[in-house]
Amino acid sequence: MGLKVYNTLNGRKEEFVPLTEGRVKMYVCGPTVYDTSHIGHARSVVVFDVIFRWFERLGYEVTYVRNFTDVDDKIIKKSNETGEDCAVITEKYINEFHVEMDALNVRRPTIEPRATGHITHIIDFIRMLIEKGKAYSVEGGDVYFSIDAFKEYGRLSGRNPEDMRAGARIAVDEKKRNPLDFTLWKPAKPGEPFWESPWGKGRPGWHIECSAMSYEYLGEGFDVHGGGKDLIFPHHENEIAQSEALFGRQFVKYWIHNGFVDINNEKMSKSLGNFTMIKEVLAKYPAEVIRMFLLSNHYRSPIDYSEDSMREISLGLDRVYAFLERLDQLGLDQTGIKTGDGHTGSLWEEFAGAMNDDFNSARALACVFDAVKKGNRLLDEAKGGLDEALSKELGLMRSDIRSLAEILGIFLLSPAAYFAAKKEKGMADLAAESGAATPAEIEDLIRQRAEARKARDFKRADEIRDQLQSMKIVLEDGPGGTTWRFE
RNA sequence: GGCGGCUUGGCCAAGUGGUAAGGCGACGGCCUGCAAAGCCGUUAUUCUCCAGUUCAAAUCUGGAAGCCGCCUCCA
Repeated sequence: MGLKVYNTLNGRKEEFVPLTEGRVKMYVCGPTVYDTSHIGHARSVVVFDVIFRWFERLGYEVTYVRNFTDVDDKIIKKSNETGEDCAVITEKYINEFHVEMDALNVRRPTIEPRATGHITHIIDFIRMLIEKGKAYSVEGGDVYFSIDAFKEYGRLSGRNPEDMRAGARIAVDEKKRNPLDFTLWKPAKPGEPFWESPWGKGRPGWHIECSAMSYEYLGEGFDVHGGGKDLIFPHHENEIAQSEALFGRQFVKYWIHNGFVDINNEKMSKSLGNFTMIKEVLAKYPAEVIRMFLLSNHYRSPIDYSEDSMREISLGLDRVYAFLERLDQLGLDQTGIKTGDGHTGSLWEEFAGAMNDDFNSARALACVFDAVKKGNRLLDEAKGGLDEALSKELGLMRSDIRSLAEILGIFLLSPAAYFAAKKEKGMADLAAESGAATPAEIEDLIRQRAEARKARDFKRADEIRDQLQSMKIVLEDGPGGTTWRFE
């Protein structure tokens, strides 16, 4: 069963066949580094991180390029506001981006080029476009791409240039031959960063960097190009125009676009004041919960961020780790079945089926929950007496979860470490409140309760349990004694 | 105005023309001193509505309603 990918270009799922057998070249639009990244950036990055991992898992040699836009009007504006040099600003936000994406367990792409590192490539690209009659420079130092020189313009976004011209929401610029023509190079105003070019001191327009850098690292045409849905028009439409006009061949075979993150069912926007930054979310929830949340819906659908949805995800994650802990306690780690030794079970088959169906991580997670339920049932029925067949089945399940954890980038901790971290977080929260209790005090209360239970003083035992409950501590009495955790 | 998308149980949500995954919640049961956790069972005769194609439709076609996104910086 092969991989199927939804291609924005044709509006349907297509069998994935790379241009060169065994190789995948992908380019994803990264952030413009002028501000802190929000949860929407995180979604795009995490989604393409999983896509990247899945391509590799399928055996492809993947070259993954994700750029930083580090020259842009918004950066200049920020610089004017803060008095900081543009380079200082971009460096700051690139570092921040890396720190946050590392926290979300995102693998670094093969190459992370910056626009400012490729100005000569960009200038060369523009010059070639002019030579081919696809672009023109005007007095004052602007260079525009000529829409009329590219008859396929509008294919990706399903737009018709005639209609758009009639739409008249584009400010008319007298210097443009066609109002839809877009900027390739713009002259620098005094005080703005600039580079020398055949058209005078200036800087590149937004769209050209992706065409120039993808050409530099991936060639004239490549397999996959991704980004948020909002980039379809005009950004990706313009990239196609630039690259295909110059090289006369298909730029990208598969276009992949992720949906938005809404906040409490509203679009994130500056006017609503609901821009939710990654660092805020990281302060509230474990990174693993955030990553699982971002993968809990299909990547093309919108996903709604709210307290409720995060709580649900968190409960689900607990459930998976609780199952893994049960397996650990039975010593199933030592069954001899190791991740990646070629043995896979039915869970892996189902998981792979979901991932091959347009990277359906939502369905993939459902497969995991199915397996957890099935595994728990087997463990209950066995009541500790595992025969060989059963331990093999559970061991296979465990190794399948390990394997898929490498793709999703979640379920990677040891259950003990996961619950320990959760306890630590709970203790920290508790300490922040007035009625703080230390672990020793908690253990002491549990011991007192055990004694009360032994003496069949259940009233006293329940009082202690209620007291702990008020601190969000839940007790679990098992055959091996009482354990506790935070809600 | 142009283009695109969405509408599936109380909530979230996956759905490949073959008879509705999964999660959260709720209720009943097993277990427990009682709980918790875990397990079992119940919770959509039906997928916004109307028509059509088909042996068969949540899935395909046409129409209606509602919601949303893009067209301006945007992941």
